[in-house]
Amino acid sequence: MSETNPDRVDESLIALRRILRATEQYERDLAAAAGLSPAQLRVLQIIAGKPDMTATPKALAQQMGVTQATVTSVVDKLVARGVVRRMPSETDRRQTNVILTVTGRAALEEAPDALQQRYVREFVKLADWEQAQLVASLERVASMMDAHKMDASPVLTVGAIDGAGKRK
Amino acid sequence: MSETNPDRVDESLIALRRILRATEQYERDLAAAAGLSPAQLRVLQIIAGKPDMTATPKALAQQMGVTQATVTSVVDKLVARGVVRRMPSETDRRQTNVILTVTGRAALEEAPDALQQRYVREFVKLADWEQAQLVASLERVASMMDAHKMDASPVLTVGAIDGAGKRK
DNA sequence: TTCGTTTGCTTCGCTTATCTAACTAACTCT
DNA sequence: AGAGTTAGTTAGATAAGCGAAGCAAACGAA
Repeated sequence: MSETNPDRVDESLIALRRILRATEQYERDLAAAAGLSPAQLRVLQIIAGKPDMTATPKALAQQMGVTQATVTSVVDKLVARGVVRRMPSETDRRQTNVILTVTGRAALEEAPDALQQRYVREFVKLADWEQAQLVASLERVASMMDAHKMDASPVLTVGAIDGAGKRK
Repeated sequence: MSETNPDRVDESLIALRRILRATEQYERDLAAAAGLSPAQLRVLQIIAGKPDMTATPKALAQQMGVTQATVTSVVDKLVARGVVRRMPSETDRRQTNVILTVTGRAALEEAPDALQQRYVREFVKLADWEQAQLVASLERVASMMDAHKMDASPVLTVGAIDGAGKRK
């Protein structure tokens, strides 16, 4: 197994890069279309992904892999745009809950998940076994990359894909 | 085939996100370690990936999916750090060639590709058929995502992986 | 209960990335 | 030669990100 075809590595890296780039690019376009920046959209999506539609700055920072200071500034902008609101926690008054406003929920409806669009449409067309295969591969790659970095918190969009091909 | 398990889509999206996030995070760390920012590092890598170790701002902008203005500013910083140099083109004097300096090449050696680090090491451990499987899956996903967006320019690092498991 | 410590968040000052619009110089085409 | 196109930069904004410092609430001994 150590006598591997080197081309394989290249090929997989190239493919990975294409995926990365396509997604990044797409994320930017999407956010722009929704009148938000990519980071802002991400925050919104994380919050929307929570069962109670709420998240503390700390949690956001962790899931996004940035500092709290950064989250504060992004949330400031979201507040200014009226898509979220800060609600001091009842139980622990050091904490703040960032919650989605109605406007915010609407904004999210407009701008669905970046990965979706192009990708999901194709994905659902595949045969069952192919999907299974793809998922397995992706998960494998993912675990190769974030090995030690725990969490891997979902962060999917709103009503996102819970109906896959059929919804919306 | 249209009666697909919806969870599959979710799972694949989650995995994709993990890959994305792991890479982004890693890119930041790496760049920081090399005293460069992620964008700067990317420019360096693209240039290094060219056979002649040179690229015009226009080409860089296209490959990175940003505007030329952005490239200008990033290149400015790279020049300030002495890792690249601007060389007016001989053939078309509107064009500028951004070339790697010796220092730049050295810097790249220090800060290898983000995807590599974490991923390649694991990849080469896999059995041959598994590698083949992964490559196929990744390429499939990639093509589902960037459908019309052509290029998919390699952009591999310096001596990158041309020896895969064996080098360095 | 009352300090000292930890924790959650914000503020401040700074750097970088990114965009659009405007500008300059150099090529191209007719 | 003059019009239009192309490559790059400049200028001026906004946004993301960081670290350090600050502040208030909560916690944990004593």
